[in-house]
Amino acid sequence: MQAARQWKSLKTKGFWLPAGIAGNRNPAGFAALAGPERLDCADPLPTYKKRKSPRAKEQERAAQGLASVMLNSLDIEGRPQDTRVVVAMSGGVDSSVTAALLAAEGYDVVGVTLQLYDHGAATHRKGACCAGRDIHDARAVAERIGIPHYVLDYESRFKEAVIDRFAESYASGETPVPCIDCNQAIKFNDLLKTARDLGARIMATGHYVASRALASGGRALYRAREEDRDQSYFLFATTREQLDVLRFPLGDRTKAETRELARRFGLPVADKHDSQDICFVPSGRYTDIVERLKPEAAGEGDIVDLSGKVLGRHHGIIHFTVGQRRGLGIATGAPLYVVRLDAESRRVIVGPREALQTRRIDLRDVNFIGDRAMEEALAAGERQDVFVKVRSTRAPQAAWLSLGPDGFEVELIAGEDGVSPGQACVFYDGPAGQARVLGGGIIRNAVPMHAMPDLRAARAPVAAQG
RNA sequence: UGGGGCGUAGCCAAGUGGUAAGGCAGCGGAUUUUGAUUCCGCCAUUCCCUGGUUCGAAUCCAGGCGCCCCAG
Repeated sequence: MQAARQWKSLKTKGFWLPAGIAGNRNPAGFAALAGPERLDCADPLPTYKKRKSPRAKEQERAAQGLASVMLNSLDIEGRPQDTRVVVAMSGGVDSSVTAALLAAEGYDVVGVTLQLYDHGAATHRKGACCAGRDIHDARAVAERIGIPHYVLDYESRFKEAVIDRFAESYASGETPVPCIDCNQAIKFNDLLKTARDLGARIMATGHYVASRALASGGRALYRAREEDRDQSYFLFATTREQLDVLRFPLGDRTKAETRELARRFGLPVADKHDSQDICFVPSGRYTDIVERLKPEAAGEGDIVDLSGKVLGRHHGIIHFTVGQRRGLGIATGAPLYVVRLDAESRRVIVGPREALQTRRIDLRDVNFIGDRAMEEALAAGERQDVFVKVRSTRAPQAAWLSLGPDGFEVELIAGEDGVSPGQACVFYDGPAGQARVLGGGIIRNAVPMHAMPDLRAARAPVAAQG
């Protein structure tokens, strides 16, 4: 009842069309698949019944008695064809291959694509041609691999949970990571509920991150096999409950392998370029959106040095982030970097590179997905050895994690330059390889290094684990 | 209007007769599923103006113009 109402509250923008039209042929690897099924989109949930082709029934019989209690490749009891999996399909290569892989294994795959924003509307009468490009691609892939596909309108939800928060964060002098909000609030919350409503036991995405079952029960998250592709930074807020039903089939594959698979599956997105930048910023200038949503935050202000001396003016703190060098327009002998943003006074505080060194970080919104023992130790006041990433593109580095009077604190042994409030600090159990993700938090405050003692001697570099 | 100093790209600045270093800023690109950082490339046919000396002048000479300092 509840589920049905939720379903109906979602505007369904479109649905899958039977594969085979337009001359599509099943690619290699799909021979064993049941024929395409059609979903009636007008009322998909209550009436959804997978009609089996004669061939599928035959396979079912052949598999009878086999592995009825064995776990399948998704660590779920039951045969793949009895396991419904919703795949979040963005229209890119990664999620497309994820769907194709699971479909090829015989899973009952349902593709779902979220319409999160409308580029045509965002750019005002300009980009009409590109508005639904990714959605179109996702649908074409679903058609190609013969799975049902839904497009769901999440625009208002996305605006409130991701875009508005993004603008507010900048207005308050922080630098947000919208991808983290999107994963947590939209994909792993709203979409996950929808997946359950669709009868799925599992939801899969194309993230490069590995998830494995623990002997003790539950699941653990690990960095991707290809370290350069690892997306765990954007997924630290995933809860244990979410991990139980999420799967990331690409975590142990390289991007090159993914592309090769896309070609082998004959996916129309095989050569599509990787997405980058913020998905909802079509112009490439995030400040356009912030200024539109928070015009009052776009006010001018002073650029001052560490001693408070005014060096110049700026057109709004939303144009800057800690560690930023370009865009200040101030020519001194040496380069200047943004050291801090003060939203109250609208001041941008700048200084030399050395002033960016950060030693201590205060966190909020902390999530733990490691062993419970660590949380207990922290609660008991014990300091924990961890490795942390303060930005997605750098290797985890040695740090101490502890619970202070105002929340969790991280001390970076070697320090790091340009740590900005609003960014994430993600915990790992090792500095390299497929380290386990222990959790993480949002950076509330970053304390400059020169205000603190040297810690390096206190903890020698630790040899790489696993 | 006595003395001294200085005028080289948006800013700072090297270069004192041989055909315009460098830094900062800016612009462009690479990298990057956040913002940054980083890296690479571009950026003065011309040295305040005018004339002169010289094979050759940003560099020497003369005269202007402008700015700064000291003295009045």
